[in-house]
Amino acid sequence: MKNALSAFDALSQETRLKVFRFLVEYGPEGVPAGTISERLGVPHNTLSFHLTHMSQAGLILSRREGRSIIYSANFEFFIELIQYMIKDCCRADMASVHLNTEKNCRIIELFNCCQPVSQENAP
Amino acid sequence: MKNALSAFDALSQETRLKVFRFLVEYGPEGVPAGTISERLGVPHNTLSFHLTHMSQAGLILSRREGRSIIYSANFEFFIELIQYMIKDCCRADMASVHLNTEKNCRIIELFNCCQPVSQENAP
DNA sequence: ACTTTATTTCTATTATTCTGGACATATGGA
DNA sequence: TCCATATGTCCAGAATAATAGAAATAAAGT
Repeated sequence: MKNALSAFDALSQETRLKVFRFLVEYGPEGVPAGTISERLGVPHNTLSFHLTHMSQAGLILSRREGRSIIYSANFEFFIELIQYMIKDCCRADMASVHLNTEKNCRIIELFNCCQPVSQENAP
Repeated sequence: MKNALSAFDALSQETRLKVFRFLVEYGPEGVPAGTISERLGVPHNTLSFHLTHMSQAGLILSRREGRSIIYSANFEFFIELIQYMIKDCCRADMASVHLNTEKNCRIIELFNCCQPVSQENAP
């Protein structure tokens, strides 16, 4: 739960969510801090603060390459966050996760999506 | 994105995440505010602050029943949040969502889960 | 060794969020 | 109408988070 809390915290701030979505675009190769700063118009020191925050939460990864530091989205972690949400924050009759080793993927089923179940009292 | 931000914000605080998980247990029928307060050991006014926060984010629903106010997890909203994460915060080669109208559910596939792709530099 | 570029750390200030006491409102029963 | 119960609102203090200027580090070229 600690992990989930800090992940949600990392995603709950506008600049950080934008950074994460930006990193997702770039995929596993990642992008240097300077490019993020420039493209999103966030001062380099402010950005550094947020990148550290996101790194500590596990949401992003970094590596040095020359004088640049390359940041990338941590897809594994993000997918595990989604899995946590399904397993610990949903119900068996609403959602289920199972592994398909042949396709090498997790399959999540979210039930009753097409005809939403009204939870309000009827008018 | 505004919705996602406030949803993550609602889930990023320990008391609120606990409340949400507690509400999930009780399912769509929900549970009165007093019971949450008592079971989680949170003073009623502090709890009220967090419940308002979560309601405004759309994460939970409420209805009056006698003198109690019954809160319940908003499963529809939560599932849409998960869908947003997949569609807007992941990549087509990492995850995909499709509808299955026969089974009346959404199916999400998360790829490369069994043999995680290392994004760190090799030691 | 010096300079430039890329990024982080330090620091102080400002802004936001959390908390719980005291008070207010709403409902149902005597 | 008065009382008890259930919950929400107001408020002020405490805690935490965000911002950006200035200084520090790290790498690469000259």
